[in-house]
Amino acid sequence: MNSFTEENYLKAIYKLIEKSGSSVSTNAIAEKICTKAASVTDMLKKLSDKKLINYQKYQGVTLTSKGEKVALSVIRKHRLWEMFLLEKLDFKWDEVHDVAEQLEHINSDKLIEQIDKFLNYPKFDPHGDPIPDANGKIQVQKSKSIAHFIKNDVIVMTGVVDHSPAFLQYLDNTGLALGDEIKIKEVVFFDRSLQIIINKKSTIFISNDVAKNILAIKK
Amino acid sequence: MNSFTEENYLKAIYKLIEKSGSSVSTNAIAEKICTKAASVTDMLKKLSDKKLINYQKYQGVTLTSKGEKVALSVIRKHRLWEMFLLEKLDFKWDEVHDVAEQLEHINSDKLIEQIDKFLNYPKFDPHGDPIPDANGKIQVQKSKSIAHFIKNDVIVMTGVVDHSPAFLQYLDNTGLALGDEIKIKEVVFFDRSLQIIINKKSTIFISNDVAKNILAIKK
DNA sequence: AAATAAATTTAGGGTAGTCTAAAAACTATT
DNA sequence: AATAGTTTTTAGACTACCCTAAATTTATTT
Repeated sequence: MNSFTEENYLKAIYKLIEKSGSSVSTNAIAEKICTKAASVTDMLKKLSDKKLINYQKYQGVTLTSKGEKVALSVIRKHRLWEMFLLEKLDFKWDEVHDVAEQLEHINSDKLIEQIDKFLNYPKFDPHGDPIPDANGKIQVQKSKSIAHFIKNDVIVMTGVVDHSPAFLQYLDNTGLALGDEIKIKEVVFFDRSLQIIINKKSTIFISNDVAKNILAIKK
Repeated sequence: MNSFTEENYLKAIYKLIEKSGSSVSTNAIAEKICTKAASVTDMLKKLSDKKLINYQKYQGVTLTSKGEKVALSVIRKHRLWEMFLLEKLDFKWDEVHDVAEQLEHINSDKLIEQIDKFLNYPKFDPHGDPIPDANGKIQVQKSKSIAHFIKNDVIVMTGVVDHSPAFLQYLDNTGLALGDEIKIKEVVFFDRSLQIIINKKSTIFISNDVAKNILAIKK
């Protein structure tokens, strides 16, 4: 079994590789985990000994398939717990992360399979991120930031880029939620801000900064 | 905040005091936690420094009100999670303990209050043990082992003494569950075994050893 | 190709929790 | 009250994880 800490390292490495598409550096991991590079080096040796990562001094790391499996299982648990908190326990969008961060390390296959069943096998979490299945398979969703759509496009909100409580609260306040239909009514040429219609009802204005952080697909 | 380990020590001390009614010894704690006396002594110093226990070398320990509060909060979480697993996630009676042992250390007031609400504020857990409320208050239930009842008593099963998977599985197999009505049909004089009728339907025989481990109250 | 800068690793040490073995303090017996 | 037995504590050491500071390797600049 892997420790709480090992699981967090593997998850961080997975996410960094996912974002960059290549092997990740010691410093990048240190920043992600909020620790120091020296501590990371220690852990990389340990994870390498356990055959969870491919690591050669000074060369950056990638995950072995064994390591990737662990990372995906942690991510699966995290996202299912987020979903559970939101749907069943009336948590707010921005409250789920910290608790899920703890729950993701609970070790029980039966528990997580039952939670999955209880939620009726969701494929995406409350942020629009895909939930790996029990075998680590991920369903992809080819959504783009809404800053890339043009006037009169009708789209469906599928996720967010920025996961910070501040941003999520902002969305809550504007009434924007996953699954909403969005029509691009106007694109302001000079600052690329948008005028959008949510669910054929309310019309709001959002800045390009916000638009870049909202994901959607063509309807 | 208290560590996972500190919480486990406080919980163990609470349970030992509850059972014995007096202060507990280093050795008793060591046995309960499955560790060595020397490790216990170390931890007792630490808990004493944090004003969670009353401890004088060689004199045994009791909980301070601060320590008792922590212990009760852990027990509350444990029993609510057991209830949740059993009622909402189709866990068996004997499967819940190990997972609840992990979940009891999750730190989130909102989470446990919502679980409590989700379960509709139960007062007793699946083993018939009382669930402390958010303030640590416990509702007592003056039940006795069914070995103490006599012929023709009609009683309701409220709990168990032995919490081992083996015993719980045995009960499952015989069809005995919390809340069942039990009528004492016969008490065999020579070995004090019982013939009982469950819910006015099935008649079964149980040994005195088993009877001593089943709790019930007069109907 | 040196020299400098940046990233990474090593060295040495700290805390939390564990252990074994030995010393000290209680308890019970005579 | 002294001895024997048991319990508890101390001493010293181990693992997991973290740190700072120094050394080493790689990358960049001239």
